[in-house]
Amino acid sequence: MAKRDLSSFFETYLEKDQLFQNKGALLANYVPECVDYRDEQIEAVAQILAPALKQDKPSNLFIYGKTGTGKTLSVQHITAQMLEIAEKKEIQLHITYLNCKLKKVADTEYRLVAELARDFGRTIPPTGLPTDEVYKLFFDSLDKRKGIIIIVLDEIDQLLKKAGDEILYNLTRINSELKNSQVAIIGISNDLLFTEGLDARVKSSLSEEELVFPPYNALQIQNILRQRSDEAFKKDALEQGVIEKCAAYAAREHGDVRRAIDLLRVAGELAERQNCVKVQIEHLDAAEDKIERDRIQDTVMTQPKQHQACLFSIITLFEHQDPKKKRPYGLTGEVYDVYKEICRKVGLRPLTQRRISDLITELDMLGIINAKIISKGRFGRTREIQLSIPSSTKPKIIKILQESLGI
DNA sequence: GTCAATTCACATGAAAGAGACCACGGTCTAGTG
DNA sequence: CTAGACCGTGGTCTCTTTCATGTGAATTGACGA
Repeated sequence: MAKRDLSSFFETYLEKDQLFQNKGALLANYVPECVDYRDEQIEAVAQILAPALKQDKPSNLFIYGKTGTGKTLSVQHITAQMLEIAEKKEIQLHITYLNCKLKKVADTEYRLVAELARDFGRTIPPTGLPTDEVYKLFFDSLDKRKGIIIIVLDEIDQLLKKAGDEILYNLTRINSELKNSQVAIIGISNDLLFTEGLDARVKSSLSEEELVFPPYNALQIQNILRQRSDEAFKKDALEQGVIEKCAAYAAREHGDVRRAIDLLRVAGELAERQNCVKVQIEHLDAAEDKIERDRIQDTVMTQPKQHQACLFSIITLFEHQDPKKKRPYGLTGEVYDVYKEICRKVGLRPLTQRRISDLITELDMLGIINAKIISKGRFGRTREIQLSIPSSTKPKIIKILQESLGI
C-alpha cells in the first residue's frame, strides 16, 4: 500500500504544474549575464585593472561595500572578461580568486599562502611545513610565471581578524622580490572601517585605489529581482506585489540583494510544496520565517559539544527559572553554575568560566542569543543574556541539543 | 547633600600549553635476486 | 640491495587554561553646608 501511495505521489508530482522553470537563476552561485546598476563601479575597476593587459602592474585595489551589493559578482565579471581577452591575444595574465572566509581554506596565513601556491600548480600539504617554506614555494612558482598576476582576496576582513596583517604586509612586499612577474592585489571587504585597524605601511601600499559599492535602493532591487524571477519562474507564477514586498524586505536589510533572492526562492519552494498556482505574499512571510528557523537549527546542530552544552545551560536556566524572580535574562555566573551541573550530568569536562565567557560571546555573534554587557554597580559587571530563538523553534532546538548531548 | 574612593563580578587580553594532524629524513626490517 | 614500515623531530592549528589587567556604576563614608 505504501508503495502505491508513493508512486502515485511521484506521478502527481511529475504532473504537477511547476512554478519554476529554472531554479538555478535564484541560487547563490548563479552568475548572470550582466551586472545591473554597477556600470560605474565596473568601469572604474576595469580602468584600474586595464594596465594588466599591457603587461604593466595595475594599482592595488580595495573594494568596500555591504554584503549583497554585487562586489564579488562585478569583480568576477571583469576578471572573466580580462582573461578571455588575454587568452585571445596571448597575454601573460593570471588571476586568482580566493575567498578568505571559507573555513579550512584560507583563514590563516599558512592556508592562504598554501592555497595561492596550489593555484600556481604546487602541491602543498595541509599542514606540517613551516610557513616561510610555503612562502618560498609560492614565490618560486610566482617567479616562474612571466607577466602580471592579480590576486583577488574576497572577504579580506575575515582573514585579517583571524590571522593579523602580517600576511598582507608580506604580500605587498612580494613585488620587490620577483624578477619576472608583478603582482597586484584586489581586496574585497564588507567592513567599511576595515582599514582603520591596519598597519600604516600595509594600508598605504594596499589601498592605492579605493572603491565603494553603495547598496542598491529598493527600486533597483525590484528590477534585479524581476529579471531573475523572469528567468527562474514560469510566466505569471508570481502574484502581484510579491516582488515589491521582497525588495522592500531587502532594502530594509541595507540593500542586500542576495538575501532578497534567497527569500524569493524559498517562497517559491514553499508555494510549490503547497500546490499553489502562484507565489503569494503569505509565502514570503513564511519564507522569511523558514530561512531564519533553518539558519538557527543549522548553526545549533553544527556547533561543538561545549558550545551546545553552553547553549543548553542558557535554555535550562530559563526553563527552570524560579517563577518569582521573573527576569527575562540570565547572568554569566548563573549560566556557568547551570553549565557545570549539566557537564556533571552528561559527563563532560567543564571548561573554565573564562572560556564560557568566550562561548557566550560566540553564541551572541551567531545570533542565537543576545548578550549585552551591563554594569550593576556595586554588584559587578556581567552580561545580560537573552535567548533570541523564536519560541516556535525552541522545542526543536531543545530536542536537538538533548539528542546531541545525550540527555 | 555632594563627591571621591571603594567594590563587585565579571569582561577582556595575552601568553602559553595540550593534543591532533602532518611532512620529512633517518633507521630498521624483510623480501628479492 | 632496496622498498616499505616505523620512529623522532619539528611544524601548524584549534581549543583551553592561567594569569593579569580593565571596567562601570551602585554603594559607602568622609566632608562641608
